[in-house]
Amino acid sequence: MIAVKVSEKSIRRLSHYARCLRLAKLRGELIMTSQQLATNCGISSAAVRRDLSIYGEFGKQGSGYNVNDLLVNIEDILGTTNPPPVIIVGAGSIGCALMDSGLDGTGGYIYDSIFDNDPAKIGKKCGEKIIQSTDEIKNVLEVNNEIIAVIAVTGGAGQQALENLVQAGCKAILSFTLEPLRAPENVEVRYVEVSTELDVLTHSIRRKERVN
Amino acid sequence: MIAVKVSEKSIRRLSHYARCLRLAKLRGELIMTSQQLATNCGISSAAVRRDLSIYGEFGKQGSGYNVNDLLVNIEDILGTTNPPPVIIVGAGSIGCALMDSGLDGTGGYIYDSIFDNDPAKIGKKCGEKIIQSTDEIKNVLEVNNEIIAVIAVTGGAGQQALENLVQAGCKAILSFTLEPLRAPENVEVRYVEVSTELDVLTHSIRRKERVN
DNA sequence: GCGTGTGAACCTCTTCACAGCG
DNA sequence: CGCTGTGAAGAGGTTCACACGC
Repeated sequence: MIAVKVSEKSIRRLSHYARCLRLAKLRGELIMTSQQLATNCGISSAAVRRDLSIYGEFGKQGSGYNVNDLLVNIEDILGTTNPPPVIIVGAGSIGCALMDSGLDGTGGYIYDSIFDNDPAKIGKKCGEKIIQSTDEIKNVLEVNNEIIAVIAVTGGAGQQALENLVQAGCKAILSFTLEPLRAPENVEVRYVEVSTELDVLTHSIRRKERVN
Repeated sequence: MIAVKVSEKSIRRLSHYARCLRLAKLRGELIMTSQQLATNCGISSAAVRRDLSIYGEFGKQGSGYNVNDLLVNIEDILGTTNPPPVIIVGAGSIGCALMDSGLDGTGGYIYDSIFDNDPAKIGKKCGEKIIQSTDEIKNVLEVNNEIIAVIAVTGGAGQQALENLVQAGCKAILSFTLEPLRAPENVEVRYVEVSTELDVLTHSIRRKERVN
């Protein structure tokens, strides 16, 4: 497998293919065609083949792709064969709901620990984990700095949470905050933006087709 | 304002501009330049001007954009001047956390009501709202079918929840499920995919630059 | 025959650079 | 002079259609 320049859209689709393949595997299917993957993911079969051919030749002409082999290959491309642990910063309703919902069936991610800076919460339980002080974050990252942090704090404390994480050596952050966060170049920050999704949906149901 | 063909990426950015403008308005700023908006949203000033020029000429050469006027115009484009109510289907941890976190500061969206099909939950409170039976959904949509539904159910019940919503006349759905849902052509479905975001982040911190 | 892998055409979005207006 | 709005160039991604291998 030869690594190539990254396209986020392609990586996103690979993630979807992996999810499809895991479900197919559970159903006991051994082979999938690009057409089947395409239908499952709502795109064209040509797009699927194009995505996969960027990284290698995983299919067999006339039959399709071996479910297990392709899954292994995609996980290798994504780097998710042994996914990094995920920590949650902020033990409010969102943070605890995430912890509670778990990450099963998503490809091996697990919520490793949860942190908050409210003394009233520290030591209490959230699901099966005990809420730790945010001061402990640096200790967790000292052991393994290849973790993903989910920021689920409220009320404008996102930037502070981010800086604490970056200070501790964190390189990947998924934020539920509304505020856009400032991070160093080498730290990857992504957002779950419910309100943007709502805007897109609103536009979709209300768009006025006043063309000309 | 003349409507043009839609580009989702552009709509997404408009949503970001609107958020920036609301914050600027709160800070009492009257004028913003494309450069300021660009810096806030992490893109180029040319991209901002291009996005806005698609819909009209909102700026003044030499000075910039009037914060209030531009916000009004963007909300008009998005259709979010009077945002539709949002309902939540599934009063589990995610559903209740969303209800609990509210949608303040996001441009006027409010969680109108929450539903579940578990008799043990119906009638109980979730935040300030009483959990209603999913059988009631059709009544809500009968009064106003221009609503957005958030699907926050667990364990593979997403498709059933969607069908119930579609049956009731719902046209816009935001799903937190992992499973890809099947919906009629005229129903817009979007997803909040935490596990895909984690995959993208994992790939980002682990990508091997084995170029050739 | 069937489905993959891929050159080539196509299309969409982004960036550049500057004319034009306040 | 400063900043917008936009033609033109460029980059990137998608679709088409078919040669090739099973």
